[in-house]
Amino acid sequence: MSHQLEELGYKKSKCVACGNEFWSLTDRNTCGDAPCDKYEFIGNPATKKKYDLYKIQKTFTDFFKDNGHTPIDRYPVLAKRWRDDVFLVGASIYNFQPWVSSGMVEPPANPLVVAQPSIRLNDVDNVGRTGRHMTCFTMGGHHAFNTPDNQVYWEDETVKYCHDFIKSIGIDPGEITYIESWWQGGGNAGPCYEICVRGVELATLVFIQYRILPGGQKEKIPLTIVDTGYGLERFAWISQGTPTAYDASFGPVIGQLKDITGIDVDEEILAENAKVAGMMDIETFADLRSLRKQVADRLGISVESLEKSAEPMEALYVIADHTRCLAFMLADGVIPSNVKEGYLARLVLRRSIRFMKDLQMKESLSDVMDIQADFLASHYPEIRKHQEHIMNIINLEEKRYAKTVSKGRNMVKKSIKHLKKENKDEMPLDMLIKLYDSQGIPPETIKEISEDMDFPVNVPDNFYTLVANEHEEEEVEEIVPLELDYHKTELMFYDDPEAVEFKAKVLGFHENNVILDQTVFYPEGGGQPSDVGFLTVDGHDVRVKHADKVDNVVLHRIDEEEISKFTVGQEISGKIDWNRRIALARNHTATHLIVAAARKILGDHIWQAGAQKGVKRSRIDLAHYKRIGLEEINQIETLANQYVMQDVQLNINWMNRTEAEKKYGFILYQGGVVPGSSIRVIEIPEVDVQACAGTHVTKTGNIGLIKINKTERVQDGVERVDFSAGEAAVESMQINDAYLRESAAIFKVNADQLPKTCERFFTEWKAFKNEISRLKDQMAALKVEGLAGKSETIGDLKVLKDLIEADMGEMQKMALDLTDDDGEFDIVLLGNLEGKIVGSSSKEALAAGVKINEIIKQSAAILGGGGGGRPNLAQGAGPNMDKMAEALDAALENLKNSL
RNA sequence: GGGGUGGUAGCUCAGAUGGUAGAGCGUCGCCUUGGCAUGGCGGAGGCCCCGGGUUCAAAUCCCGGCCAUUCCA
Repeated sequence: MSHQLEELGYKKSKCVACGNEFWSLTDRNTCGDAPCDKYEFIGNPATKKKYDLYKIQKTFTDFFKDNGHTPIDRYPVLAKRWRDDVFLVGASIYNFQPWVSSGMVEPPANPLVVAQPSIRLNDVDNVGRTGRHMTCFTMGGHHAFNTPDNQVYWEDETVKYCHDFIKSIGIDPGEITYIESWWQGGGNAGPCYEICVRGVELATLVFIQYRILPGGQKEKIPLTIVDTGYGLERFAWISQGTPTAYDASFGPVIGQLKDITGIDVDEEILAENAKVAGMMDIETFADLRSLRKQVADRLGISVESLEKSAEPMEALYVIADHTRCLAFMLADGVIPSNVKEGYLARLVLRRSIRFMKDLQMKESLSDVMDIQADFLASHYPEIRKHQEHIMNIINLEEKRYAKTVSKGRNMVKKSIKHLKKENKDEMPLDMLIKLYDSQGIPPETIKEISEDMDFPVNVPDNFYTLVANEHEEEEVEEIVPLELDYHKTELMFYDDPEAVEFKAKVLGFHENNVILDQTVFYPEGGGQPSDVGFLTVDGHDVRVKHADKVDNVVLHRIDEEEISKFTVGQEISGKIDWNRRIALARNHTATHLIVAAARKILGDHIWQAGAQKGVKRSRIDLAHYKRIGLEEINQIETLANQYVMQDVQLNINWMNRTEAEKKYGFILYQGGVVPGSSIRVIEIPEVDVQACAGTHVTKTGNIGLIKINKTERVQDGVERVDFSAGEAAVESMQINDAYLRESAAIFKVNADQLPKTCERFFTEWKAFKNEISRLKDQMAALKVEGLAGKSETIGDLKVLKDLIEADMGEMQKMALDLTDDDGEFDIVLLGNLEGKIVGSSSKEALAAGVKINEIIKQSAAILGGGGGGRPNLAQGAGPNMDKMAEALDAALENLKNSL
């Protein structure tokens, strides 16, 4: 690798502990990384000067700025803004993937330096416990992008910068080790150095120069990248020698949390804990127990008393860490939800609340977030700018969580009640899993509740693994990309958006598709359906049913039997269905206007999460943390139509991707991530700007009218707005009008009276319904009187059998009345001429063993139907109504036999 | 994107295995008290989320939709 280390006087050795090769200035046996070396800086800082996190960030950026690097602003932690393969930014290099790293697009500066807040949640359980794991950390990166004709710098310079930087903050270079290693990730790979000081890894220097092919083979790539990652929190830590990295990085927040909670921090415990934790990977409960045991042994205390004092401190750290992570997520536009990055935000948010509960904090999460936001805002003004929005979400989510928890509690109590009823003495595992899976109640909470109810619950250590096993692996289907060897199809609709007819040359065919050298057919893409129309060949019109784009080639789909009409090289003409095209263009431009209006009305956290345009109706999904109200929808609709009325001229330009990003920001990718080094920017001046490949109207006035039809919640945190534009909007309003007119005509009122009239009718309908049921009760009572004399006696039981005129409800009522405690019969058998039969029995009859439900069942069979019920009341029916008398007789007969 | 759970009175919720729609709180009326806290009695209040299906019979079972909620990626 680099000769630079030799020049600086480093010598290469092999670690006696792990066997890795490393470089150092002094003679040593171990590589300098844990566990081969222990943490040596806790209580013993590696620098004279103490750097807090913001100070080290500035020192880092300034150092590289002085060494020819251009500092760039941090990117949003929400990676979705420019790429769709990951949710969150996990390292500074993520900022430049895939467009810059693939060589497609120029970097914003070269070389550059950035301090990038990065989020990694895979070790979320370790946060607070190990002293070093965080959900959110600041990766300092200096990057150089080398092309064959522009070699910026490579290994030698990188190593020198690193060496000089570490030296510049006052760390003795004799303490640095460079461990040789290999880095691989995101489809790329290259050799790397891990830089360690006093047992902690401070930075990684990666030299990306290979692409990993599907078979696992390496291939040299023309663009080689210096990808460095300096853990700035760790620099702060090693310079301060605090017990944990948390104290060094956000000490002021922890200080305030300590004041609020009154928790004392035992620095000795924390220091020992961090030292031991530094030597191990904590991945399972067993690892955690082992950590606790080792720390307790070293301190000479019991594991229980260690846990008792460690857990509250750990909770403090978790809360401070998580709220920091959340602040970035929310400020950068993550909306908590049950899916994707929103789920991650909710996870972090709810974990924070849970740990606050553990500490029995009375404060709300937003109180804590206020502290955090104040701390962050001193360095990140954008946090202040979004503070109100962050608080809105936090308060809402906190309420939601409280509701979920209390619902969950009820479910747990209910489940335990059932178990007790069934005389079970333990909660089965599948119930535990189901409660977590369906209600989100963590097993720890279930244990808590059940212990209150005096019911044992056993939570296995590998609970979450078991849950994961419940969910089957999703099979990812590998789609083999279609490759067509044709020249790029010239897309004529970009230069001439109003073109309808065109001439073109046939280049070839693919299945039942025709490939031309140029076309005005818009191929389906970006949520916009394809154009349809005709290709005219030798005087025949051939219908084009669909147009698709594969890479840069447009496929015109026609009927299979017509393919033979075309020959390669032939000159043909084509024509698109203009009415369809203009309708789609209106819908597409309207989509942009609605997003812009929604941002104005609801706030600039609004972000398009998908869209589908159509001729009659289009829909657009917006990220928003709560349902959009009717009032808000009206405002959005009005504003969007005002944009139409302003008849704004659209500016449409192809721009270099990096330049466009610099000019407009990531808001460009509102409509989704678009590929390519050059992107098409649709600007509606002073209203909206988006990268978009679709067809648009030239002036907003052409849209005519935008009508929002409805909204629905497509998932938590995403609201779908369904709308129509142009003629379809008029049509939509006409349809709504028709509903109104038809409904009003039924009531014979004017439409404006409709709500009042509906209200009245519904109220009256309910009153009548109640009245009818009251009357039926009365009728049943009256009919009972007429039956009094018709009894006979079987054994000790008084039995009534009669064929009467009454409906099922009345007969039930009558039968019950006649056999209840002050009724005069023991058995009542009633039937009517509609084939319904009812029977009831008194307590005495029940005691005598009468099973009226069996008897009714048999009689109903005679009627050609079925029946049944409870021992005291049963009912049945059948289509053979004329056999009712026979059925009643049979019932009596069966009754006699059963006694 | 794939699953899970839930939707019953104004509110909080009961309603195993299909068979009479319930409780508590709230509300209204009456009674108890000098008045209050309270206590007693009675009443009103339900398209059992919507639409199909199975069945003699559906709050309950099946399918579809809407809404809420949750787990996983």
